[in-house]
Amino acid sequence: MPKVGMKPVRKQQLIDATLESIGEFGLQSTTIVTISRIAGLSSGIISHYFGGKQGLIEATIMHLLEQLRLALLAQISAKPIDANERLKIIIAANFTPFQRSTPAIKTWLSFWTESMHDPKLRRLQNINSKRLYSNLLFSFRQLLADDAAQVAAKQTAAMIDGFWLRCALSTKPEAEFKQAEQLCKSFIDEQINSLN
Amino acid sequence: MPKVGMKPVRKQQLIDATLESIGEFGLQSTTIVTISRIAGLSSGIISHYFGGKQGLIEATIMHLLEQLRLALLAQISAKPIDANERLKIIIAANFTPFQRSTPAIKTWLSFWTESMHDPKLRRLQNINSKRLYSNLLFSFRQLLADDAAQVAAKQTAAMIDGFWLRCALSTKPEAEFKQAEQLCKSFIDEQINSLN
DNA sequence: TTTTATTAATTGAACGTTCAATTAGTTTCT
DNA sequence: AGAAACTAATTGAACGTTCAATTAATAAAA
Repeated sequence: MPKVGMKPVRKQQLIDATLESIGEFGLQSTTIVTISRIAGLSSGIISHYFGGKQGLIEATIMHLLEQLRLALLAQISAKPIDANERLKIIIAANFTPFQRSTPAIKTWLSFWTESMHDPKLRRLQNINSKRLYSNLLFSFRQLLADDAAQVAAKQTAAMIDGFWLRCALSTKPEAEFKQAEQLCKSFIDEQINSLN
Repeated sequence: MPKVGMKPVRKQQLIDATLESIGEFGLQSTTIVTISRIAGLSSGIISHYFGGKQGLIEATIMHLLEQLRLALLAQISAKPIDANERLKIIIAANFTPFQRSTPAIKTWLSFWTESMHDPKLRRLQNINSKRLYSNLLFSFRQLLADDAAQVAAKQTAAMIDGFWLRCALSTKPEAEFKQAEQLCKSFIDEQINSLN
């Protein structure tokens, strides 16, 4: 069975399996056995490629953060867009199907919980949190005075995260997510049109 | 040591110890031993009063929800207040020192994570989520048209939860919480004054 | 072209630890 | 005495890690 050059393939395979396991059982009940069974590999392989269970969990979280970053990058660098449009894209990137998925939701929640104790994860969390704010501020600055832009960026960031959280925890996330994305976009229009 | 009528005293003692243990070690690393040691009691007493560890955890979460409910009730039923003032009180109730405390933060995060798998907790979570929205809607209806009131209530609820989350996860929560409360209140004023 | 050596990939059983729950026994109050 | 409160020790299951063994691929040597 063993082929050469399996390393990147196996690592991705195990990260996908981890997301799937967390989606099904939650992080609490995710063991190296549930992960390796989903991946169709042995349990020992996790320590071999990630140094242990914790290493795999951290890699999975980094994958989550990277997905969010790439979702933005993919749409923004495509063509020249105005500030208003850019703001709407930032919102959309936070509500992609991947971010709405059960595995992603459960992993995000576990990530936040764990980040309270793990300095490594806390650092990642803060980078991610500030990135959303910075991205919003950059665009708001082109539409509002500096003071107003800062306030708007903070309020928008909170509204995005808050809606995401409330939808993720709701009983019917699909419909709620859709409406939430719309209400975030409305808020931005309100902010900009309040110049009247 | 054993005295008669200790039941309610011990139960509260154990709930407080659970909050403290979660605050120090997190739910993941909180065991019946860490809790009972903080409470100054034996580990067996947990099963005696709560049927097991899970029962105590659930009771602790219910205590958390109750604290939030009471924080509102205490201030609202005091004197007659206008709608605007009432909205500010709702916000303040979500940012009390207790809700900003590390034990409360860690327990809330763990609660949300657990509620994804535990139907009992999920039910509690939804009741709590809807209560915030209902309270906001009630007051907004006295200031805005029905459609606008619904939108404003949803946006405000998201902003409260979002700010709370972002502050809870930040590196310097004290200062951020203070500013967040202010920004939530500003948002409400903006919503109301947009009638011009 | 075989043969031999070496490396990469992978397995899965054994081990030690952790932890919740149980149980039997002790103390105090009525 | 008997009920209520509580302790401390024990049990057994679950889990992550480790590691010796195995298999396959590649490289080197003959």
